[in-house]
Amino acid sequence: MSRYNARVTEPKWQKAWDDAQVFKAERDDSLEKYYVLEMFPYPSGRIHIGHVRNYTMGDVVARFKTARGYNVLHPMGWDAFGMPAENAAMEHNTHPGTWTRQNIAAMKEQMKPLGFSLDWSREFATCDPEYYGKQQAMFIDMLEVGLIYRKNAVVNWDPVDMTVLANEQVIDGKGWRSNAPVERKELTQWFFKISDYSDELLEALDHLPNWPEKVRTMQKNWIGKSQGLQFSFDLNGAPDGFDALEVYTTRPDTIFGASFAAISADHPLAKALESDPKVATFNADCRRMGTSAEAMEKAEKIGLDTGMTITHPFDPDLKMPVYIANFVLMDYGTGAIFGCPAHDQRDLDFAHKYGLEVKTVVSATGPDYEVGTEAFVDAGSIINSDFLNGLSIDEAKVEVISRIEAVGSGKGVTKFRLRDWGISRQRYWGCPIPVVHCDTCGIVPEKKENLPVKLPEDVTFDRPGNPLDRHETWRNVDCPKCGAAAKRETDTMDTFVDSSWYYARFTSPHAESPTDLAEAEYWLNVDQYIGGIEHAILHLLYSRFFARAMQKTGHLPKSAIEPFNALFTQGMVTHEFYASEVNNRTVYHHPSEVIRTSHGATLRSTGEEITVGPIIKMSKSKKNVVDPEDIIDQYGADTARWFVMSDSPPERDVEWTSAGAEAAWKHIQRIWRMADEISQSASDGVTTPDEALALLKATHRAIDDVTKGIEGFAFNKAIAKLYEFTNTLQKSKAGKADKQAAMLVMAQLMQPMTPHIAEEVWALMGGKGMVTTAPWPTLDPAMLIDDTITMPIQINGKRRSEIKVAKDLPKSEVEKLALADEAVIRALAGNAPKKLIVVPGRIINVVI
RNA sequence: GCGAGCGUGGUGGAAUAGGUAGACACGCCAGACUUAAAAUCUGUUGGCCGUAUGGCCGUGGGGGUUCAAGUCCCCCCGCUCGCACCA
Repeated sequence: MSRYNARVTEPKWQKAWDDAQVFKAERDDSLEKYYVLEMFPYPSGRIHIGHVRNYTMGDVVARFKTARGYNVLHPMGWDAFGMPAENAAMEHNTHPGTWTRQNIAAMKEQMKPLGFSLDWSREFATCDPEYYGKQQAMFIDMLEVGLIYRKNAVVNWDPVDMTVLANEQVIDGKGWRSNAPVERKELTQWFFKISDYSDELLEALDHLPNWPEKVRTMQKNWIGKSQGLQFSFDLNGAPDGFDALEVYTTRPDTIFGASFAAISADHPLAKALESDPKVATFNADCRRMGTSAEAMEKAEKIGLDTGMTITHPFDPDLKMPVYIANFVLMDYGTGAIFGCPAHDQRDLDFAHKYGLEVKTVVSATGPDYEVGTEAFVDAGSIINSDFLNGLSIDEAKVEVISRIEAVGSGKGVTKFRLRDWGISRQRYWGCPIPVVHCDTCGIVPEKKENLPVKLPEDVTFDRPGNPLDRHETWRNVDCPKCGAAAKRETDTMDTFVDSSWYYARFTSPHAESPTDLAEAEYWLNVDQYIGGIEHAILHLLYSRFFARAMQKTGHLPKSAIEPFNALFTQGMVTHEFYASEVNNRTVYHHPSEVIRTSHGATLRSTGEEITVGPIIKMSKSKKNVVDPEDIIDQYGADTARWFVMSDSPPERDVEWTSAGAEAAWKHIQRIWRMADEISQSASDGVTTPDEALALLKATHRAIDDVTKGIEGFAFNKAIAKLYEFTNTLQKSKAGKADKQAAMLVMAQLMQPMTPHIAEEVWALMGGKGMVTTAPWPTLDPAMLIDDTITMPIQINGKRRSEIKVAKDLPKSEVEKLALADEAVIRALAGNAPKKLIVVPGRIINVVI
């Protein structure tokens, strides 16, 4: 008996697939297409097991859809711009491009042995001038239609990376990469007008049923639509030019509960008062407070009474103080609010601190209700509010808005939390923004025939900041319009721009224009997108915006309005970690240095007891990383693929264990042994028609189960069913030909998960051609139906017995058989049952 | 604080539409083969009582609906993730 040798077999089949170009996708209007895409990797240098899981999922889908007759597009590329390349350049005195291209080559070498059904002819990296040049062309088009603009803005400045960050890239007040506290700085920046699409991006979420609810909710919250009233109070005692204070509220119904107004320290009015040193100091303090979550949570609500007052719009005698307050944000609404302490917790805290009136105006329990230490924010009816008394919150909102609109001091408005997307980055390793600054013509887009505006190669990273700024020959150019001396824009684009349209470029990766509309029309949208949940907002929202922006500029057909029809977010691969204390410092150990015992772990080299840490995401710092290359060397790609797909549901985290990997490997070996035994067995073995039929039925049940499992993204269940089928086949006493037929189906069903062993088994069993190109086995539904079924009998809801009955035995006959059952007779003890329930084909319940 | 999700044996996890809880796998235990080990194969494996036929308990906890609840309803507890001074 021969042993299965993955090291020989796997490269053999990979070469066979390559030679036959079976994964090359070509447009064919007579065929239905299927576009499956995994989030493309950043070329960090090595692939990790999380990549393996991600791409295996995509590969299973791609291979399955191919077998089902679809024309499948399954491409791969590289998200190749970004900070780490510059950091590496500084550290190792190399060029970001060199570093990146080496990494791409290395990672591709690691990916190839996994046997993914990728069309490598479509591969590109976002740092290819061919790609980013097309991006620059679209930038110019979008600039022309007003989707891009420049403005002076207070930006999130990362002092370590020395660049601007989008709001989305600030996490807990820190840079998402550097983890350094973000500073506020005023700069002129390029923006995409994503806010033009706030409403549409929100509404369209409802038409993405195959996106996870969670991701849709996150995007909804991020876009943050709110409806309210924007209106002006008359201001008393304000500096010249400020006779009104405009505020925004979502609770106009609580207008009679107002007792103060508060403005942001960045509000023009607050700035106008800064001649007063007290105000100047206070404002400066507010600005310094920072934006970190911890800082905000701890920060007390503080304010400074300006001495000014506002007049209540419905009660001219009521004057209320105006504060500058640290909890009011300048960039939401108007940067000013009216405070209604009874019905907003922040306002209540503030009012308590400064002794302001708390007037309850909404009550769920009658007109005498008074708010205590907690603001009342639930439904109720209006009290203490003149003409609003007795109305519901919603009725009162409508009433107040219409009265304010009638006097012309404000109007009902919709606001969004979503801000425009700032894309300027003061970095070298990104897509250059293709414009020129000319003293006479202003901002001039580069001529399209001059694209791409290539990054210069001769740059150094010995100083912080952007090397493009100091690159004289690159920077100094002639104005494309008037020809006078001018300067190139040195900002590059946020790398999220690169990843916002790569999916579209894959449909025509070498086209002269950014996209080929006919190709895009055929291949788009992506039918199945697979990636990590960490991109739930940024990447996925930007891509959705970009699809609309590209359509507006004629780069996408109308049908491709949403990039991704279905989204699947896969869980992480985790691993326990191992640690020990050396001189009061924690030292981590790689799994390969550790021997795992039943209760703990010891160090392989010294036998020293070490601590087993909890199961966490694999990370270099904790050394709990399993390198896919090691796994492939040891067991082969099929084992790695089979393991990452088994046991855990794909959306959940999966824990890598060596025992699990071993089990996967054993199964591959077992399949090979079985195939080998079948092929060498005597063809005239003993069999009966019953045995043959039973195996055939098991085969069709496996076809049904595995098909449903893959279609429903329940790969773990598909694999469990394949184990079951394997057990059945092994025990079967059917003849050689029957077993061969079953084993051929086994190869077909395993092919999406473990294509190499599947090819080998297919060939050994005499399958025609390659199993990779064979159609999916056809299900005969008749084979799923059994003539006799086993029905459990419950007595008072507890399973006590079972009977075998013909599938379509009438209910009355089933009842008779049930009552004749030994256990039932014993339980009844001669009495008649209170009730007898027969659910045809399912269960019998005898109630005593 | 708001939003979403989750909680099932020693472990990962199954369980269409309320109908046999624990599929499948790991681990453990026992047996076969072997001089021995590895590999492989076979069997057992939720807990408790019992020699056994069998019985009782059991899906985070408590209550409810139902002939029947992991699944539906109400209350509570715990964990994970996301958002968070957004007026």
